[in-house]
Amino acid sequence: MVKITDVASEAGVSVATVSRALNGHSTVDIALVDRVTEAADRLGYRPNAIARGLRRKKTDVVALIISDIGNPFYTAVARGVEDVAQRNGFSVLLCNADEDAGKEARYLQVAEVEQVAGVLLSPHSAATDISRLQMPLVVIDRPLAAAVDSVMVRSIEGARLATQHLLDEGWRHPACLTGPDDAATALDRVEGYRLALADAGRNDALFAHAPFSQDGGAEAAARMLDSATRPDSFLVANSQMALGALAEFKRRGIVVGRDLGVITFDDAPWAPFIDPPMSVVAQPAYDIGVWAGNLLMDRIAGTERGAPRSVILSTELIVRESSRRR
Amino acid sequence: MVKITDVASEAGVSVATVSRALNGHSTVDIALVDRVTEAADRLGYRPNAIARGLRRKKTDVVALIISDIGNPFYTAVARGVEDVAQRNGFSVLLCNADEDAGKEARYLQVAEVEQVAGVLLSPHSAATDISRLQMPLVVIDRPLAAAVDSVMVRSIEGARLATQHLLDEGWRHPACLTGPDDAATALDRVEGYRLALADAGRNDALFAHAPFSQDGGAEAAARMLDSATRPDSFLVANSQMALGALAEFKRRGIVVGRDLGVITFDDAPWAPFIDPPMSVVAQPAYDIGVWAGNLLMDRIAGTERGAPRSVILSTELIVRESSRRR
DNA sequence: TTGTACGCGTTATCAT
DNA sequence: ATGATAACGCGTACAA
Repeated sequence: MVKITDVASEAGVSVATVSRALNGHSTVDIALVDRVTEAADRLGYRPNAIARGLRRKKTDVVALIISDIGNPFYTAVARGVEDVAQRNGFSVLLCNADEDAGKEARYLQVAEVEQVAGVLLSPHSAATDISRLQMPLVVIDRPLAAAVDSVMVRSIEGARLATQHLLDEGWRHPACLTGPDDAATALDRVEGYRLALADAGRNDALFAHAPFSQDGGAEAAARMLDSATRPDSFLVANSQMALGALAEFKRRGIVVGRDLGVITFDDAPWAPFIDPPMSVVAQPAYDIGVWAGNLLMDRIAGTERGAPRSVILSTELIVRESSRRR
Repeated sequence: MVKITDVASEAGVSVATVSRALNGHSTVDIALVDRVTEAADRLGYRPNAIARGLRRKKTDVVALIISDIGNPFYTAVARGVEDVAQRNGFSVLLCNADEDAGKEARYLQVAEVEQVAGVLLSPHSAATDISRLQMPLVVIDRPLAAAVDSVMVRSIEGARLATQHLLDEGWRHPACLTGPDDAATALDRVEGYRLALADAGRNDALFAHAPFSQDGGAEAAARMLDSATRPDSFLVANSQMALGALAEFKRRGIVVGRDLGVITFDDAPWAPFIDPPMSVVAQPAYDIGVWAGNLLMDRIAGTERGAPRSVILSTELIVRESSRRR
């Protein structure tokens, strides 16, 4: 591995000059920076990021800790984050917490000991402990007890509109299939759903908590279908749960769009091609990633040193067939 | 940040003893290791991974460079890799090359300067330059010119079987919608497809190259549908292209399963719920990740120092409705 | 068994 | 403008 001393002797200067020349410090002769650059190229020199990190006390990588890499919503977020990180010369350490508080804690530790420049986190719960983090943090999608930069979406509003739509279509008993009861986004879905019911002067809310997964969706759907007050339509909390619910419906020979209405959060790529095409509450996933990335970059660069900023994005109701009553 | 010297003074020993105690070197008094451990806990000490990396000349992170994070196949691979990495105390630096040779090259550089312990790579093309990599490498899904550890799948066989199935169902003119002509996996799909045609004594192969994306699939499908010899069925190279093809069919009012037969590589979560349910050539994505991870761990640990090993996994044909002729 | 001291490759400070 | 050198935090060879 070629190091800075090699470049120094090749160019006939000191290591200090090499460092300055390569890092664009203005205090170096224009002729020398050429000599140094050439020498570096000739030798194929790349500054050792570890050594640099040790000296600078931080690295050029940011950590993105997401709750589930299998969820298209989060992969879209990741794309957004990655694009702005890349543009700013940062690499992304993508960590999959897998909806597991333990894994999440471990990754937070990794971020700490790896001295990343900043972290983006979609916390498992509001209680996630971030007290040890020395670097800028921006929270994504789910709130934290602590006051930090965040980018959220108006999911209560989204859930409310979706439920309203179900009611408008003439479905009699909408239910809500949502995530674990310690996840804020799961609670938001229920909240919006209840609000819509209340708007219609009803208080017969019917909902089920389950993991944010395909199996979770299937299980929650089964529970609702077996309950005394069987619902005739569903608001589902994310696309993976929706797939699970669909599986359960299919298993029971229930036909969506005839026997049952369905609308789900997240406009997954497959949504238009399902039978029947799935109505959704679309979240601006990619934009969320971009916003979060930009917020973090501002903190890292130090251009933003004020109070925590919070950006809140809106959802979009996309009505296809699955929620229609015909 | 609490460092090793703090622990040393807290425990009343030297830094060397702390280091040895915490790293489980046997040459340290059992009583002292207790004292040290307690002191470390009390202070909340975590060894600085950067400094450790500089000293050891490598870190406890492995890089996983995948071609497209939007592809469920690769996210499944990532899960497999992550599980074994985690089990072995490694973090995963997940990089999305986005089917872009430039991005891939940049990430390879990152792996180099970050001194990762090893890298897992699904190369953009066989020509990808890995000559600068000092650390173990295992290649996933797509071959490389250089001889290295690899885990592949028998995709030629998979494509052949799928095409055979199309023919068996009575479709007259199967075509192949595949990826870019510089991607080995794209070529494999065509190869298997041709072989099946040849088996049937035919040489009227019909295929289209396009990006491995939804748009690519739509575009390729359109091209085929507009060609003089219009095919009546398709073997599609991955699930994203399949979604694109589906969009194009829909746009033209073509009904899959009646006017057209379709089968695609990769058993995406949505495949059973499409209209009609999608027949697929399933690749063991998670297992691929696990195998690759294990191969890499062996190299890193130094338990394996022999010639490159290559594991080849099989696909599974899952027939649902989209490929049936009724 | 334990401690001292050096080196890993950079950047930054301080002279020059 | 440039060079010598200290420091970053850790692991380990060597000495005790």
